[in-house]
Amino acid sequence: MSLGFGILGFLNYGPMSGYDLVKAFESSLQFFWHAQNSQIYLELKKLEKKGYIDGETVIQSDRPNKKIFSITEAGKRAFMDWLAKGAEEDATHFKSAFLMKVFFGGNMPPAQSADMLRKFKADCETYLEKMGETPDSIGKYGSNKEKYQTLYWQFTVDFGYCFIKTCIEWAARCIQKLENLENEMR
Amino acid sequence: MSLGFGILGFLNYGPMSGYDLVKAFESSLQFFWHAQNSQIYLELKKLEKKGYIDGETVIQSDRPNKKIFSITEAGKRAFMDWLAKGAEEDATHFKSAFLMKVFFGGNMPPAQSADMLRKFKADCETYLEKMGETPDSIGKYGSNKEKYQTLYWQFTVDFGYCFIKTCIEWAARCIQKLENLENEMR
DNA sequence: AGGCTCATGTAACCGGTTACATGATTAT
DNA sequence: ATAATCATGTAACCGGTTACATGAGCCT
Repeated sequence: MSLGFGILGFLNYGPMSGYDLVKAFESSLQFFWHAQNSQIYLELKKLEKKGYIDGETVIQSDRPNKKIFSITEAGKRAFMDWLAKGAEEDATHFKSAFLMKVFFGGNMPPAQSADMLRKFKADCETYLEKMGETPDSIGKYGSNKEKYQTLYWQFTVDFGYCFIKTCIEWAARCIQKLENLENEMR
Repeated sequence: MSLGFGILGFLNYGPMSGYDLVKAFESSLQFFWHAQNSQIYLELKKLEKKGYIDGETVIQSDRPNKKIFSITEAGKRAFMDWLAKGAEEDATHFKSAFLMKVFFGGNMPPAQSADMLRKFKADCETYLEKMGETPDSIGKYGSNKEKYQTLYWQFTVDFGYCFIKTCIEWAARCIQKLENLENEMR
């Protein structure tokens, strides 16, 4: 129910529609938690059922009607409890089908697995470039409270940046080793 | 069906039972792909149905009977196709409920989120220590073919090591910033 | 005329988790 | 005795993905 807490987190900043939430996830959490619109709408229903959020339909003439959700007191409590629980045990492990492929890379000739790693490295590099554009969008906010929030947003951006850089350096080392191996074999 | 390919990858090294596979996943892939025994047994059934593996019951007198699975030609083809496809687009993104918590850390006082980050850092450090023991177990193998395989195993271990180190350094920076903030406020 | 943005959803499916169930042998 | 290891599975559930459906208004 992590997605649910993510939604509660956004609604804790202020009321939003499902559509707004989809956008919010896309523009800020997508690096470590990307969510489909279908699932967000489903989760909103669940949260409403639990009494964590309240939905109110807003009739619009020029655009389709929308439903604006607000967090309830119970929702705030649930969200704060989740936050307060801190780092769970599983914070250190993650899933990667790509690393599984690397693990079994010995079934391919070095040239082929080197290509795979080069592709990965290139993907990381384009990702970094795209990232370089966003920091400004987080930018500077007015109040101190908002500045305090952005500190944490910066933390996650920083994490993403370091993570990708580590990936690039690692891939470069692997490629180097495979190239050396190819030269030795010649 | 990544888990399925992982199983095929192991069976490509040689026949194994479901139990053996559970152990194999635990001891080598667990950093980036941990799997429950229940799911491995389910996946084995699916793979058998698809004709990618063959199961043969072995009757044992001293221990419970077991079912030894071997990869078929079709299975080998499917596995090699998956490998050859190389790095998929999603190789760069991963999911982390912990980072989502950090993202919403602005809802807590700095002392509390610093604690969360300290806990995370400590978890990473114990993880690193545990890791320091394993490299030998991958160790040295006889044939050149085996040595070539272990190169890739070493790659994934190296990735894990760098990843955790990056996490520790990142957490330290975040904690530092939060501590500075607390001092300023005093 | 065609495509984009706003806006909300349903249905089928799949991958994975949690919990439970069984039962023999071997080591401490 | 009892704990661990060997060995295989089922059932309920949940979180998430893919694909599909609808429809109005705005921009080019």
